[in-house]
Amino acid sequence: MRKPTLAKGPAVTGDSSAERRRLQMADIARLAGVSVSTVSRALSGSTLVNGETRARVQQLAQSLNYSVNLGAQNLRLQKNLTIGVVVPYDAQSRQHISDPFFLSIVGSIADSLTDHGYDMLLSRVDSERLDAASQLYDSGKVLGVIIIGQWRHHDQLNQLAARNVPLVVWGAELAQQLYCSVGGDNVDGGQQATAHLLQSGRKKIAFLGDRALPEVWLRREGYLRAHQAAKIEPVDALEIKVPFEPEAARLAIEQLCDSALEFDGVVACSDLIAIQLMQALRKRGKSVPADVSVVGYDDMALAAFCEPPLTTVHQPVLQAGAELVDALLRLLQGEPATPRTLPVNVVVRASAP
Amino acid sequence: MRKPTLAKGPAVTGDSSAERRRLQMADIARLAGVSVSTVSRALSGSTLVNGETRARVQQLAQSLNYSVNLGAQNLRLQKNLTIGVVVPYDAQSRQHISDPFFLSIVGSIADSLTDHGYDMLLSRVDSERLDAASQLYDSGKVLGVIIIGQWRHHDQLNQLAARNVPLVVWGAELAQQLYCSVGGDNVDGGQQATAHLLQSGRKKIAFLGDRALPEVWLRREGYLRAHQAAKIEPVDALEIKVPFEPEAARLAIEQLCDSALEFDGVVACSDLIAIQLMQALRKRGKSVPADVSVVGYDDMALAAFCEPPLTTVHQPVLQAGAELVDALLRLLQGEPATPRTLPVNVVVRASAP
DNA sequence: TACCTAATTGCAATCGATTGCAAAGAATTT
DNA sequence: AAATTCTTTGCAATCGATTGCAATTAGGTA
Repeated sequence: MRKPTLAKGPAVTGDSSAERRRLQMADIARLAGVSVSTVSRALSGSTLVNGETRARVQQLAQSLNYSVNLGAQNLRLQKNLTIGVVVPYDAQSRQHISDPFFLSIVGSIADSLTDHGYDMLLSRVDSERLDAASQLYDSGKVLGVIIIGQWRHHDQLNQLAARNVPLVVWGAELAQQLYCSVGGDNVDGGQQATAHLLQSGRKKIAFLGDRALPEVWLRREGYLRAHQAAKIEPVDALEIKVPFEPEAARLAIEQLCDSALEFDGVVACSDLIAIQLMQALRKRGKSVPADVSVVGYDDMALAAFCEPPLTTVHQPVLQAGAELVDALLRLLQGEPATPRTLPVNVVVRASAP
Repeated sequence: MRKPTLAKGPAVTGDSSAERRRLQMADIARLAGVSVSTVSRALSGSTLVNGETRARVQQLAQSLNYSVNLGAQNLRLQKNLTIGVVVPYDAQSRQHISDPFFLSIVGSIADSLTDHGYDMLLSRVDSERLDAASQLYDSGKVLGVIIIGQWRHHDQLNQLAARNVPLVVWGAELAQQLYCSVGGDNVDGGQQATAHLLQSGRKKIAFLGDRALPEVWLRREGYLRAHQAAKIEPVDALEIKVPFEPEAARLAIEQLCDSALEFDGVVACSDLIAIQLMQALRKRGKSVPADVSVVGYDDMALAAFCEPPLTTVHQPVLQAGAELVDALLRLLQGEPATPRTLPVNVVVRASAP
C-alpha cells in the first residue's frame, strides 16, 4: 500500500508556460490527415466513413482525451441535456442553501437526473423573485427548471407556466395552478400529526409555522380538521408564526416558551423547528414528552437521532426526486404532467409516543 | 390573504398547440426594424448605437422576456462561467449523493460560486474512475472542476492535473501531489480526538475507519502520535476497517460490538459512524460515555442533537467551500494555487466529556 | 474502351450570437 | 458649394461543431 504522508511540494501552478488551449476537431483532423467532416462522422460512428479511418480517428481522439465541444454541438443540433434546479433563498436573512431537507431533495434529484442522462445546473434565486428562475431557461442554458418550494409566490410561478417555461415545482397543489407540482400531502400530514397527539390525550396543541406559505397553510388546515373530527376546539393563540429560517425560528420559539401560554402538545412545521423547541423546553425544565409532546415535519436523518428521538411526519424524499424529474421530462416530451401529491405518514418515536 | 385550497384543475399540458420556439436576436431585430448587429450592440449597452434606438430595443427585449442565448454567446466569446462540482459515489454499494457532510460542502460551494457569479454544474462519477470527471472539462461544459474527496485515486487526480485540467480537490495534502487540494488538518484532527480521550483517562481506544483512504490514513497517523505523546501503546486489533457507506459501516460496527475486544474509547472517522456505534452499544446495554467515550468526525448539524450529543472534530465547511472556489478561480487566472490545510478543533459534548 | 454503380471524402451552409470594417447620412468646417 | 468629420447602421466573418450535396476514386459491367 502506498503510504500517504504530509506533502511539502511546491505550489501547483496554473498555466506555467504551456498555454491551455482546448483541443478541437480541426486539430484531430489535421493530425489524422482528413477533413473535419470525416472526423465528425468518425466520432459519431457513421458508416459513411471507411471502417479503418473511423477506427484510426477514434483512437487518436481517445488518446488525446479529445471530447466534442458540447456548446458548439448543442448549438448546431439544437439539443441540450441540462436541467436547472433552483433553490430559493431568503434575501433578508441571507439564509443560504443549508436546510438539510432541501439539500436532501436536491441530492435525490441529482441522482434521478443522472440516471436519465441529464446534467444538473444548481442555482439560487431570491425567494421573493422566483420568476428570476426563468432566466436559466430563456438564456437557453437549461431545457427546463425544477424549483424547490413555492414560498409566497404561487402567482409568479403561474406566470412562468403561462409563458410556457417548462417547469416543475416541489410544493403543494393549489387552486388555479397552471404549473405542475409535486409535493407531500400537507393536509393529511397536518391532520395525522395532530390526530396522533389528540389520540394520546393531548388537548392544548400548538401549531408552529408561517401560514403565509402554502404548504404550511395546508398543514394548518389538517390541524383544524383533526380538531374538528375530535370535537375539540383549537386555541387560536396557540397558532404561532414561526418561519423556517433557523435564527428567526429561534426567536419565535423562545418567545412562545417565555409566554404564559399553556400547551401540552406541538405540531411543528419542520424538524428543525421541533428540535429547537425541544431544546428551549429542556432549558426551562420542561420534559418532552411528559409535559409536552412534540411532532415534527420532514423526517430528516436528524430526527431519529435527536434527544428524545422525534416523532415526525415522513416526507418521501427519494420518491420526490424521481417524481419531479419524471414530470419535467414528460413536460419536455409535450406530454401532460399532472400535479402529484405523495402520501405521507407519521413516524412515531419518543417525543410523542 | 389569498387562501390556498386543494386544487382540482386539469392536468398541466406541455405544449398544446403553441409551439415552443425560443426567441432569438433575429426576432427582436425584425420587430424593432433594425439589424441583428444593432440589437446585439443595443443589448450590450454599446454607445455605438443611438441612445433612443438602444432604449427601444432594450425595452422590447425586456417585455418579451428575451435573453441572449448563452450557448451561442459562449461559443462566440470563448467565455464560460460554469464550474463543475463532482461528487463521487460508490458503485458497489450504489451509495448516492446523500452523506450530509458532502451535501453541506456542496451547499457551501454553491453559495460561494453564486457570490462570484459562476454557475454550478453538479455531477456524479464512480469513485473508482475519478478521471471521468475531466469529461466535463474536455467537452467544454465547464471551466474547471471541484472534486469532493480523493478516495483511493490520488494517482488519477495527478494524471488530470498533469493534463492541465483546472482542478481543485477537497481532501488531504499528500506527497507527490500535482493538484491543488483543500482539506481539514487530518493528522491534527486525529491527534486532538485521541488526546482528548487519553486525557480523560481512557486507555484502550479503538480507531474506526478505512485507512485505504488518504484522509483516514492521516487521521490514524494523528491517532498514533497522540498515543506516542502519552507513552501509551495502541492496540493493533482495535483498528477496525469501517467504510463510510452507512450499510457497510453498520456491519463492521455490529461485528466489533459482538467481538470479545475490549475498549473504553473510540475515535470514529465520521459522525455517522460514531452515531451508529452509539446505537449499537446502547442496544447491548453499554453506556456512552460511562462505559465507552466516543468522538466523531465532521461536526455535522446532527452531532449536536443526537443522544448523547456527540463530541466530534469540527470541520470548517463554510470556509471549505469558499477556499475551494477561491483556489479554482485563482488557477483559472493562471495564478498558482497552494494546497491548503484548514485548522480543525474538537467540539466537546456529552459523548466524551 | 466507355459507362455505370458504390464507397469515401470534402466543400460549404448552418446553429445564434459578436464585432471589425465599410458605407450612408448628418453635421461641421473651410 | 465642396471637403471633412462624426454618428449610426449593416454586411460578413467568426466561434466549433454537423450534414446535405457534390466530387473523386475504385471496381464492375457492357
